[in-house]
Amino acid sequence: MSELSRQLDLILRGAVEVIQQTELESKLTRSLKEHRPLRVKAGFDPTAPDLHLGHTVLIHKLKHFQDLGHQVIFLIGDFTGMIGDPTGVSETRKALTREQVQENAKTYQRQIFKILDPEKTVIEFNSRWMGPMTADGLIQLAAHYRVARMMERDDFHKRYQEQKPISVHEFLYPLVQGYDSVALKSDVELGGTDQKFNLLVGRELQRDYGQEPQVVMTMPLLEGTDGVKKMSKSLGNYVALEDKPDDMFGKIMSISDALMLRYYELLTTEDLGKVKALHPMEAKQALARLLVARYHGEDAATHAREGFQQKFQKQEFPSEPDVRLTLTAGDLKDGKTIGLADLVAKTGLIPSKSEARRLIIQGGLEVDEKKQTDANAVLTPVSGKTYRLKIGRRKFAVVELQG
RNA sequence: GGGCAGGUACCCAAGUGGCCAAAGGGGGCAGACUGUAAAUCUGUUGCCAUCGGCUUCCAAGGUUCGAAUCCUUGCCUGCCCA
Repeated sequence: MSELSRQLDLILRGAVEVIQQTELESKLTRSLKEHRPLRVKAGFDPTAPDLHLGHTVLIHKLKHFQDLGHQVIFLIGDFTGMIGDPTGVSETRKALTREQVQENAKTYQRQIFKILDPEKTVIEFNSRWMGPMTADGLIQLAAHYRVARMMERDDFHKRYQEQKPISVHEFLYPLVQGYDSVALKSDVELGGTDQKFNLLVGRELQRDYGQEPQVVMTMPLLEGTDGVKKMSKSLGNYVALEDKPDDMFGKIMSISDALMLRYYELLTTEDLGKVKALHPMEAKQALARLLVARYHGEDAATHAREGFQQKFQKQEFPSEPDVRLTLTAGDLKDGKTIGLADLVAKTGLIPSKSEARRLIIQGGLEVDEKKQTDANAVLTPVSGKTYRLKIGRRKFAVVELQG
């Protein structure tokens, strides 16, 4: 197998679309001949430094390029972050201070360098060239693109049809993202399939600015834990890289079997045939273990698995509850008792007392392994004794009276 | 600048003077079932409380015994015309 086809093989694995593949091939050929690595760019939003598994699909692809000796550029869109890529009704985001951006960038580095090699990764901020740009420059940039083309973008088109608001500044997002490619002289840009439009703008702008257009590669969007919508923080269906090991393990265990296979496909290099041969639960635990180990280490993964088995398979109270609550005499009515609903609300695991009452009535509370269904019942805690609360399916608290 | 249509709970969306804490769907939560699955079924889903009370339907005023519903002004969104 030639070096070219070896590189292509890895690069194309998992990719949804490559525009244009022939251009990619000639760029690679030239890169090999001239010993000049390709400049591979992927942009990330600075306001959401909590990377989740969805983002890692892309980062892994960067890793592939990196392993092949190409120059990976991790671009933090601190300038575009002020716009916010609009996926619905949007609002202008607050400009982040330099300190906040630095802070977020550090978080990014901590997270992505679990996958990428820090020595070989360039981190850029698009405020570096967008910040000094004058209104003049912005007008010139805007002149490179037509409204009709802009409206081809799926979500603009849809919102227009549905008579939903579109603000002018939202047009700047694809424009600036495209200009980033010009500023970085990028050879390849990676993005999710939802980014296709923005990525293509980069090609056109580069051409307009007299550069060879970048190759665009889209990667599939990873479905969130609900198995339907794309993983995102705002939908609450995400598994963050910095989720606690137990949480990460638990979240992965509660996905559907079909989704598990999808995760295997996009997040691991495991042989799918072998995975399918396993009992689904075994396979799922193996996946959860694998991912937790990747981001938290082997020991954490082992602990998480043990904790999981203890809590859910053996139905035992976990050695580490979610909350430890210490009551003082002031928390007690008449210095003696506390209502169960009050107690549950006090753990902070349930947002309001009404909700705590509902949960109790519906049979979601166990105190020391005994189901409590009377929302008006009270507990007379004895000092020094601990009470173990199981709240709902997966929340655990230990309560103790001080003194 | 003119005309028209809208703004309801986490989201979508009914409701056009009292029976509205507000239909229905989605989502969430809980229970059953399971492999902590998923799917399904059932219940529940503003806040506080034992009955009962309190704060909500873009905002501020007003009409009324009584307003999400009527009026006024303002803010926001979309469409059409200029």
